[in-house]
Amino acid sequence: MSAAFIRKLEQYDHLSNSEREVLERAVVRQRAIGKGEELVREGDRPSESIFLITGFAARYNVLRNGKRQITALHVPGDFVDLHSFLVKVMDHAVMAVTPCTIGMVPHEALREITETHPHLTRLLGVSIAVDAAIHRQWLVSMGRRSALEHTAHLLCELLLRLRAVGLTTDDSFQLPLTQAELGDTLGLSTVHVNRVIQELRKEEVITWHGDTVVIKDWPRLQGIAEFDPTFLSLKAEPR
Amino acid sequence: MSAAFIRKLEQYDHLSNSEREVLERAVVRQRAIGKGEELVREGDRPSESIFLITGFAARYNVLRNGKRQITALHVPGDFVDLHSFLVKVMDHAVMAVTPCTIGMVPHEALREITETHPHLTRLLGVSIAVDAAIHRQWLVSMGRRSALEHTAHLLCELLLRLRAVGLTTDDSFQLPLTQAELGDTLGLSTVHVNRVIQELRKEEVITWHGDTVVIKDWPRLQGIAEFDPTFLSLKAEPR
DNA sequence: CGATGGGTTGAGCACGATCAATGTAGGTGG
DNA sequence: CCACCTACATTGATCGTGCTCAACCCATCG
Repeated sequence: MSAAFIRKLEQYDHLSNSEREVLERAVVRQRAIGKGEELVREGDRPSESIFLITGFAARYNVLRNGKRQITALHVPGDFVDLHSFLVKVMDHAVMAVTPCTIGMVPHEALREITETHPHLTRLLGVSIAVDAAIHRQWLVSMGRRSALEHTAHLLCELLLRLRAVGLTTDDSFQLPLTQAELGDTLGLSTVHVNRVIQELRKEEVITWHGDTVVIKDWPRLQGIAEFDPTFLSLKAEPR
Repeated sequence: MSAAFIRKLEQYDHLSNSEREVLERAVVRQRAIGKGEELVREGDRPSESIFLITGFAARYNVLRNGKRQITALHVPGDFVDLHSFLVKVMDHAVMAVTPCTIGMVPHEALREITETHPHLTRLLGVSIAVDAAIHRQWLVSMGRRSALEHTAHLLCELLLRLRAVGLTTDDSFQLPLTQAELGDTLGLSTVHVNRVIQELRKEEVITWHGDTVVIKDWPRLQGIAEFDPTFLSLKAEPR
């Protein structure tokens, strides 16, 4: 039930049996969340961190003029707000993009882990640091990649992240985001997202009907995006 | 000599004397770095983390076509690559924007801290998490703020960050970045950065000669940027 | 002095935004 | 079963922010 939770950290380094047990105990309860509901609100001071078991979630900020920017996409196995344990007050909200099931981990349990399980603590730190690394890649995409390159880069990232949690079949995956949500993720208008996707289809790099994305030409997609997977730290090693 | 190092963490929570001593001992040596030199290179696997004592540094990525995106600006008191302790291989480089003096903290010492000083470990985690929070604000600026708003937001952020380490006098500070570097930070062209700055001057929101930035109308600058300082976590509290 | 590293200005252009309409598939109620 | 509704995808036309290219200016320094 907290299998995804454990699998996530095992991506970074091997866990001992006792570490796995500690993690099992840390998840106090599960909840089902409806599509579009907010998991956390801006300004909250959560006393629990949220771990995503199934479904997709997004962190975002909204400006006065109504413009929204999604700053992170979360897939099953991700900590959605592990940082709230350290940073205390939320400067952004988190929304369920699809119906989700989540696990709650009390900050108290996380604190306990930092007091007694240094290795586990470091792996939680890795999770936060990889999050930041993804943010940096998004910054590069936003600032210096064209809309096409940016979109290609996001698709590369999602393929690898979803593959890491077993949610791909070959080079295809389910991406339950509307083009409007994609626009808010990429910093583009809905219309332009549509045109970029059509371009990728026309070039026979991908296929995309409904929620199903198929990468037809991975080398070329990676080439367009200038994608280097290093930032995802997907190799397990001693930490 | 590692006063800045300590001051930095004291922003997040109070430190005990023994914690201060541990930090003092963690900095093994200091180095002077010339302007424009790389502190860390992409692909490196550093065995020490770098702490900035004086000067400005920038993390950045360069694309094949030569475009560069700066993903973080570091001011005295910042850890430049604390995350390299957890993430192992650098997916970006770090450059000295001005001559810098840096302190080196061996990963071994950081590891030791995680094994024996949980509270200090959490504060190091806060530093990584705040870094990520800054990245998220930059994402919002890149994706959904105009060039003017984005620039204003960066100036607001820098004023507060520099004030936190005592590098402001009233509402002014030294910002030793060329307009080209600013462009690579904001994701804009040099020419457009120049025009945006002129706009801010014309509106009498700021003054900017050479390296000296003066915020003449803080409320208005903050208003333009829609700036909310929450993400900087500048209030000390138990963590 | 001339060279170098910024900062500033102007003209034209392009990428992506905006506005508005149309298409389409599923889902609901009469 | 069809009429309608809703959510989302698609298309076209026009507009504007910010880019590019190319000068030119100015201060500093050798």
